[in-house]
Order: sequence, then structure tokens, then C-alpha cells
Amino acid sequence: MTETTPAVGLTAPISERVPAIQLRRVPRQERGRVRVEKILDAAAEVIAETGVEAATTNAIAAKAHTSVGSLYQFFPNKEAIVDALASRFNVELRELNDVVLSPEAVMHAPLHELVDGVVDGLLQYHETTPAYRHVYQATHHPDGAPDAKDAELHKAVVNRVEQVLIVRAPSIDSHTKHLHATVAVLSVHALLGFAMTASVTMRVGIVQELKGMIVRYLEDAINGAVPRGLADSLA
Amino acid sequence: MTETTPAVGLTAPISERVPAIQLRRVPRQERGRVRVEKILDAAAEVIAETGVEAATTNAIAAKAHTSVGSLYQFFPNKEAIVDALASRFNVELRELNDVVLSPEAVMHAPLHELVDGVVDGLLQYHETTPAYRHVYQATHHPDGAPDAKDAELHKAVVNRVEQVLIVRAPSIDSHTKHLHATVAVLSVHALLGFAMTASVTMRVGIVQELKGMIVRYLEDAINGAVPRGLADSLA
Amino acid sequence: MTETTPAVGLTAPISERVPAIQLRRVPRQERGRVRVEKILDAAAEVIAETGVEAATTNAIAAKAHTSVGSLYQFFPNKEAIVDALASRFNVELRELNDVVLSPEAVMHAPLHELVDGVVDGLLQYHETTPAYRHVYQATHHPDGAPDAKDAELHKAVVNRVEQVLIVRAPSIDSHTKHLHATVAVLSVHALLGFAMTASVTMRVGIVQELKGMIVRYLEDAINGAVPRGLADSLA
Amino acid sequence: MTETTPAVGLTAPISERVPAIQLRRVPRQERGRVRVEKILDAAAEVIAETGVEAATTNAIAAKAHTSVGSLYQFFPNKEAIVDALASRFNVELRELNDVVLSPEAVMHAPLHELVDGVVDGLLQYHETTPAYRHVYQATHHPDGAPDAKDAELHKAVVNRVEQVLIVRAPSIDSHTKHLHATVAVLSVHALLGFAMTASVTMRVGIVQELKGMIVRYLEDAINGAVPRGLADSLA
DNA sequence: TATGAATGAGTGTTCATTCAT
DNA sequence: TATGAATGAACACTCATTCAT
Repeated sequence: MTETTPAVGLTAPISERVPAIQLRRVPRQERGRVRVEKILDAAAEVIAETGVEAATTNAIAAKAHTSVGSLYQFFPNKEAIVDALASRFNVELRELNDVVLSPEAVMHAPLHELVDGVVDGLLQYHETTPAYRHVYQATHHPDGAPDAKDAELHKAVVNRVEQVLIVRAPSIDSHTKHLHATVAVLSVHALLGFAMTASVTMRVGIVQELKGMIVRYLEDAINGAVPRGLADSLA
Repeated sequence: MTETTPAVGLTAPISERVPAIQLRRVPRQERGRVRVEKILDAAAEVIAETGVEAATTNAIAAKAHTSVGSLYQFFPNKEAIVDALASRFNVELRELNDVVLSPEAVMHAPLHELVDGVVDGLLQYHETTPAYRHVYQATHHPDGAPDAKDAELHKAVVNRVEQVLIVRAPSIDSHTKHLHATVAVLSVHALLGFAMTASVTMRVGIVQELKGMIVRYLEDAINGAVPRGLADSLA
Repeated sequence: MTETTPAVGLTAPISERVPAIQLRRVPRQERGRVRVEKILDAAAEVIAETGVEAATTNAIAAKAHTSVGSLYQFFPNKEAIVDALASRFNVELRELNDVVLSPEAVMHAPLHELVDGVVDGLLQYHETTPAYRHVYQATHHPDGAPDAKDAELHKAVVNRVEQVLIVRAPSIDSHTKHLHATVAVLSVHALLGFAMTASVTMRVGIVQELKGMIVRYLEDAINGAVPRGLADSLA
Repeated sequence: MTETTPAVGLTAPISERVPAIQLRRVPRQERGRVRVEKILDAAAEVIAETGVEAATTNAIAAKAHTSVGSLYQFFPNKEAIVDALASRFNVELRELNDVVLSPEAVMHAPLHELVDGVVDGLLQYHETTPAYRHVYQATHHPDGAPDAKDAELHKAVVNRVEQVLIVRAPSIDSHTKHLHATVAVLSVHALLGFAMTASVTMRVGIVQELKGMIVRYLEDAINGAVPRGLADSLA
């Protein structure tokens, strides 16, 4: 036990952090919690169908078999619903990545397996959660720097990727590591988000290439490769 | 080499194609043309401030120092304004890329210079044209496959990158070349779009890494590199 | 005579047919029903003042001491309000005619009494319901064949007149009877509608003459009179 | 000549009366007159297609191959165009009736021939002038007593019918004659207007019955017939 | 506490009319 | 005089949010 899970606790129990959703009233009763979940389910459905802007609070309430009034008892406004949904998605994705990027895997799995896992996981999540793309866009581009709140998932995954780099390229300075990890994660998110709007065949191609591109990018980072352009000009 | 290889089949004067903007009335007089431009300027400003959805036709007209009536004399509806703006952006970007990806450069310039040029150009464009990000998203993700009309710029740039590959890796089959080019272009767009919402320091880092990633991706493509993962499992 | 001749086949309780108004939300609560009635009252007032086209939904809402929002909670659009008003008018007129053209009267009353009753009833209705003329025109002449929906009243009254003819001239073939009845009803509606726009004295004269004209027309029909012109040329 | 046209001049050169159209500028030049006619032609076409309310001045100007500006040089507003069109229609109908109700015919033709002529004439006019129905309605019911201006046709035809009665029933007092004539003319207009919106078969039936009804109405008037109802109660 | 009716500011768009050219 | 670009008030309709019940 001591041997097989050396890095347990690398990152603390992420999935138990209180999601910083702004609930008007924290539902202390089970009934309320259920209600909130139903509303978020409904919101996900409506948003998947119509997008974030066109999703109406009445439609969400109706699909949740509640009243707008109840909805507004839990959420101060529509934005809060979207934020809460984003939080839920982030938690789920974090859990998903907790499996793929387990400490064990981070330590020993071949890089391309890790990348495959993360990309495939996110792809699947996109496919089973069509609202994700809309919510991701709406919450990550609200005219300004990415919302700290919504960047949680991002930070968590980046952290995991940094672990990968720590293990495989300890000599890279931490700032650079962070940058590498960030770019990798960002690339996956951005390209997959785009791929979801393309035709299925295109999507398959993009995903495959994406994986290759990220693997090479990280490998080069690990190998301390000088960027080609720089190398050329140095030569 | 001196013989200039006149035109490797580059699709000719791209920037002269008529942008298929659907104007309600084609402004034949100079005044009208100016008015249309003013409206688009105003639309760009408003959209930069509020995003596409929240931009109102009245706000656009006001900022253009016109009346809604005039606006609707040229554009059948709000969507047409956004489309026209997208067209304008595409034309401008195409012209920008016509310089960076000139036939000469496509043939002879080092890959990293080409990538640098394209990325820096787009980055600058993003910086001077804050509406671009919003318009790009609004027109390229209308819940379905990317709009043929709006994909013109995309296709033009992809085409140029394919030329690069034709010159440097003639043996790659054309389908694969297309995929490589598409992924490269998509990556640049997606990541830069994202980078624009990040802090400036983060942006700088992302851009630099992005360039390196794309260069390596394309170099590997050119070198016919077997994807690392596959290579590993074959080994 | 005392045996009341229960139902010569009169189409049964006409006035109980559900008027097929298309309400967006069926007001289940008393309050809602009242609100709908208030809106229709207001619509009648506004339309009486301005005509159907110029009546605005905001004006109607204001006169109903409600908000446009409420109005649109019950009616999907302006047309539905006009239709509902038409339905209300039709129901009321049908009830009015149920009295004048009771089975008893249809069987035994002198023809001129029936005509007097119908014309006077409609005249009074016109006078107390100035919106009727506008609504009638708007719903019965929407550029095409008269709307099936809005022709209900018409059909109901025509049906009653046919009963009159069945009783008094059983030998006329049913098609001809229908034509006679239709023309009689149409004449009354058209001329009264017109009369309402004339001066009061003219109106009185028109109404009186109208009654005589209809009575004679129907009597001739009942007597199987050969049209004068034809008779002349036959003589 | 002296013998055959005894009543020549019964009614003065009606069709030469200046039509009281409110022209902003009386087009003294031939060019202007032609322009006005073209505008009215265009208005008739547009109104036939869309109805009076939905007809836009721009559409009319366009169909007239003029500019709105020119249109407004001749007509102070849209209403004036409709009025002018009504006047034109009235003139044309008057000319039409000048033939059917020629002094000769008024004196000697069988009543049913006169009625046939008038009804058929109006029917034909309706068929060749689809805008007529719309203009008639719009100008004769503008919330108030019928417009004096637009009643010209009406008065002219009523006048002719009065002549018929003068010849055939000189003993009727003139007020009653006027009333009879008015009702006859009104009935024809109202019912034909309605008939035009019905199916063709219905239209044919209505027209035939209408003729019979009017003939009988006028014959009874001529014969000094006591209204049946009154006769009954007197008996 | 839950409901959903009520609100009304705000949206895109039209069109009669004006007026600079 | 002719043009048609410009105007902007006005309209039908939506939807986030409130609050009486």
C-alpha cells in the first residue's frame, strides 16, 4: 500500500471542495437539494436545445416541473443558474479526470495514454452533455479575463498535467511547466469545443490529430526541445 | 530557384473575390458606401462592448450617427449586419494573410516564419479588432456545421497552408494534407480566441507556445513522423 | 300547438358549442377569466374607436388596466384577440337569435315578425357594440373565402332561416333553400353594416326598407315565384 | 333627334364634373397628369395585392417607376392616393352606368334589364378592378358618416334609379323614391362586395338572387305594394 | 414555502413622410 | 423638378424578474 500509491494526496480531495455557486438560499433540506438538481438538469436540457442566451427561465422551470418562483428562490438570476451548471460540469469533469489522471497514471502511464484518456474523456463528456459546449463558452468568455470561479476545472487539470511534467521533466522551471500545462489543456478544450460543431468525420480527424499534436508538444517540452524556429535561428 | 515558379496553383487573387454580403440596397453613391462603413464601424464597436446578442440595432445606429431606418435600408436585419462584419473581417484578414503567406513566402520562407507571421498577424488583428472574437464565434458556431459562407476565410487560409505542405511534403496524400492544414488553422484560431480573454502576460506565453506547437506539429507532418503513441506501441 | 313540436331537427343547443377561441393559456382561475374578459372589453373599446388595424396591443392592455405581458399570456398575438372578440360577438348574437328564431317562432311566427326580430336584434347589437362592424369586416374578409371559423354565426343563422323555409316551403330543393337563406342573411348583415355608417335618419329608413325587401324576397321564395324578369320574358 | 332622346340632360354631364381629389399640385403639364395616372395605376395594383392598409407608398412609387418624392409632390399623403383612386373608380363606374342607365334605357327598358345591366356591370368592374373592393371599403367606412366626396358615385347612381322610379311610379313622393333608390343601390354594392370574397359558385348564386331580389324590391315599390308584414297586420 | 400571474422595459423591424442634393 | 436617402415614432412581441396569494 505504501508503495503503490506514493503520491496519494498530491492534490487534495478536489471534488469535495465546496463549489462556489451563488445560491440565494442554501438548500438545507433534502427536498431543496433535489429541487436545485432538477432545475440544473432542466437548465442543461434547455440550454442544449437552445443555447444559453435563448434559454428562458420559464422554460427551465417548466422542464424542471417547478415554478419560476421556486427557481428564483434558489437562484438570484439566470446567470447564477448558468454558473451553477458550469460548476456542476466542472465537478463532473474533475471526477472524470481524477480517474484518467490518477496519481498512479500520472507517474507511470505513457504520455500518449494520458493524453488519449483526457481527450477521449472530454470528448465523451461533450457528447453526453451537449449543454457543456454552450455553458463553457458562455462562462469562459464573459468579456474579460476568465472567471476565477469557472477556472477551477481548468486549474485542476492544469495541476494534474504539471504533475506529469514534474515526474517526467523535473528540471523545467515551474513557471515554464505551468505554461506548458496551460497551453496543453487550453488546446484540448478549445479544439474539442470547436470539433463538436463540425461534422462527425471531421470531428474524428480533428480529435486524432489533436491527440498527436498535444503528445508531441508535451514530449518536446519534456525533452527540453528548443523550439524549431529558435533552433534554426541559433544554427 | 531563381526561376520563381510562377504559381504553384495558388488559388488566384483571393482578396478580389466579391464578398457575398447581402445588402438590401447596394449603395451606389459614395455617401451610401460611407454610411454602410460607418454602420459596420459602429456595429464593431457595440459588439466589442456588449457581444453579438446584446448589441441592439438602435445602439448601432446611434453610434453610427444614423437612424435605425437608415440601417435597415442597407441591412435586412441584425443578422445581416453581423454577417457583413464577418465578411469585412474575413477580407481584412485575408489581405493580411496574402502578405504573410505570399506565394514567395509559401515556397521559400522557413516554416516558423510563416507560423509566426500568421499568428502575430491574427493576434494583432484581434487586438485592434475586439469585435472579431465575438463575431467569429457568432458566425462560426450557429449550432450546426460551420457556415459555408463564413468559412471562406478559414478555407482560404487552410488552402495556403496546404500549399506550404505541397511544397515541403509532396508525398503526403491530399486528404491528410487537408486535415493537417485544417487542424493547424483551427488551433491557431481557437487558442488565440481564447488567449484574448486571458491576462496579457498569460496571452504572451500562450502565443509563444502556440507558435512552437504549431511549428512542430506541421514539421512532424512534413517529416511524415509516426505519431509518438503509435511509435511507442510499435516499438 | 300546445304539443310544442319538440325539435323539427333544429341543430341542437347551438349556443352551447364551445367557441373555439385559441387562448395561449386557458385561465383556470376566476381571476384569469375576469382578466380575459377585461382584455376583450378593452379590445372592443379600442377597436370601436380606431378600427382593427390601428388598435395596438399596448392600447388594449392599457385600457384593460393590465400590462402587455399579461395580454400576451392569454393571447398568442393580436389576431387572436380579434378572433376571440369575434367569437364572443358570435356567441352573443347566436344567443340573441336563439330567442328571436326559437323553434316555436320558426314554426309559427309570421315571416315578417321573424325578419323584424332578426334585423332589430342585429341593429341593436350593432348600436351597443360598435366594434362589431370592424371585427366582422376584419374577420370575414381576410382576402379569400370567408374564414370557416368566423362563419359559424353566419352558418347558424342561415341554418335557422333554412328551417323557416323547410316549414313553409318544403318542396323547394335543399340547395336552393340554402341559397335563399344565405342571400337573406348576407343582405341583412351587409346592409346593416353599411347602415351603421350612415346618418341616423338614413339608418332608420334603410332598416325599414331592408326588412320589407327581405320579407318579400323570402315570401317570393316560399311562393316559388318565378323571377319577374323571367316571367316578363315568358309572358 | 328631338324625339328619341327626350330626357337628354336629365342629369348634367356628370363625368365631366371636376373630381374633388385633393392634389397637392394640380398637374398642369401633360407630363404631370401622366405621372399621376401612373401612380394611381400602381396604387391599384399594389392595393389589389395587399389591401389598402398594407400598401406602402414606397411600393406604389416603385411600381409606378417613380420616386416617393415625386409621389408626395402630387399627393399630400397616402390617404389622398386612396381617395384619388376611389374617385377614379367612381368616374369609371359612372361612365359605365351612363351606358347601362342611359336616358333611353331609364325610360323604356324593362326593369329587370336595367338591374341586370347595373349588377353585371359592377360585377365585371369588380373582376377587372380587384382594388375596387378594398378601396370601396376603406373609403366608405372611415369611422363616421360616408364621406361626401366618396359618395359621388353613389349619388349619381341613386339619381339614375330615381329617374327610373319617376318614370314608372310618378306618384311616389320624392323622399320615398330616394329611399327606395338608395336601398337598391346600397344592396347591390354591399352584396356584390361580399360576393367577391366568396367562392365562384357561391358568387354566381348570390348575383342571380341579388338581381331577383332587387327587381322585386323595385317592382313592389313601383306597384306601391304595402309591405307584407303591414298588410298582414292590416288584414 | 411554492406558485404562476403580472409586469414593463426593451427588442427588432416597418413605413409614412421629409428634405438635401 | 425629381430623386431616394434619411428619419424616427410606432408597433407587435419577449422574457427576466417580482410579489400577491
